Amino acid sequence: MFKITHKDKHTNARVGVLETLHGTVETPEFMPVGTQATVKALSNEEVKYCGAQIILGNTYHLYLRPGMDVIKNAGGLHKFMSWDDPILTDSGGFQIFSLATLMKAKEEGVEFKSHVDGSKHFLTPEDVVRLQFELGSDIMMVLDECLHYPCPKDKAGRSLELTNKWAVRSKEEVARAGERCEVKSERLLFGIVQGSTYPDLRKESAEELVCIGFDGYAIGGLSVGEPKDLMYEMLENSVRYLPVDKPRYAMGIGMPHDFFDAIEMGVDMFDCVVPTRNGRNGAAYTNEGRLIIRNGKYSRDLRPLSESCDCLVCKNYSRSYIRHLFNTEEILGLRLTSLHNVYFYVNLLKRIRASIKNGTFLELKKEFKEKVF
RNA sequence: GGGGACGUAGCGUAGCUGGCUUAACGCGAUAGAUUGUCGAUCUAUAGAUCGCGGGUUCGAAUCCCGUCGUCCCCG
Repeated sequence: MFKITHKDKHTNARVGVLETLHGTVETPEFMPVGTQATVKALSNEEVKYCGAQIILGNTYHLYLRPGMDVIKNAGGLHKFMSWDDPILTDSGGFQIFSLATLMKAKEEGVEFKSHVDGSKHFLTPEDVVRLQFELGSDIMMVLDECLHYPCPKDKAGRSLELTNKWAVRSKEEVARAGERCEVKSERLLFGIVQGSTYPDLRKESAEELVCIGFDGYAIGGLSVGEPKDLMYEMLENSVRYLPVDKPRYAMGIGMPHDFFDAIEMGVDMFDCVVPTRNGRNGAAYTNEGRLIIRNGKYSRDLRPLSESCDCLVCKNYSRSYIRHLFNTEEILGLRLTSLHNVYFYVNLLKRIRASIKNGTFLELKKEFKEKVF
């Protein structure tokens, strides 16, 4: 189900192919975030135009709205949103601990109040797996507890114990679902490494997850406010204990230059809200660095967002025009920057894959090190 | 011709029974933040000789006189 096709000679970077029910994904890949069954501001046709092979959905959000009955009625998430390619669904762990009002995280599961209407809910790790089965997810994530930074070690340790117990139960639930013949076994389940900012906890987390055995391993609890070097240190202290023949997924990462360091460590998958969220706020990511289109200096700039970009936005629209759209709060403005950013991100990963294949990964990395994002 | 109201940053306003105002607020502008979502939010900066002139006073956006402008009412 995951096959490594190319390895970089000088680093741990690799190119692989991940098989899912809805098709294959060549890695390393960036997965646009489509929390509420939409990559914000973009149509599926546009997301595909960008070259995205797989997108994210979010169990927490979709469970609350529109609700599982609506999605089941449509025949699953793929049919509901008209996306035929792979979908990875986040478990909602991160959202329950950040968006919702957390009531109680106990052994059995997690009690929380909806951020939408304040209603009370209780979900077990088994529930979350079942919900993802109902969504028809290609890659499911286990329910985890995502901690804030900074977090005292004893608390992080206790949390990790809980997350690992939940991981075991999540896997068992997948097995039960398979026995019920509800679905084919091709649905993948990823475990999530936690452990806050403590190397030994990260090691313990990774090793226990490997012991349980998952189709892939995510590294969670990063980019939650910790310093950048600490983020990389924890990423490295997680990845090194993971099996080389399984996909690794750095959750929530990142900025364009983050990919190089992570891929160098052997990370295969990424998701991040930056291209879409910051796109909606007027930041364009380009080969030349970051450009904030609202800046006055672009008011008469007839160049595209990036002169080295061949996306349809850069082929057809000027900075001057897009800035005008932002200043007048026209919806097209944030659509164009979102489209450009997703195109840039997805194609950056495509370039990285090509560079690993032809042995120029470190050269490409060096080139990007000098850019300012 | 007579009477009244009002003139304070680009816009809209507060302050106006004198000192606590080195003139405040909202919008806008300018710049920054944003990492398993946020058309959100937050932060910072610039911008006003308080229509103009004179007077009273230790001290005036604030009181008085004149003047210009805008709006309303009566003839």
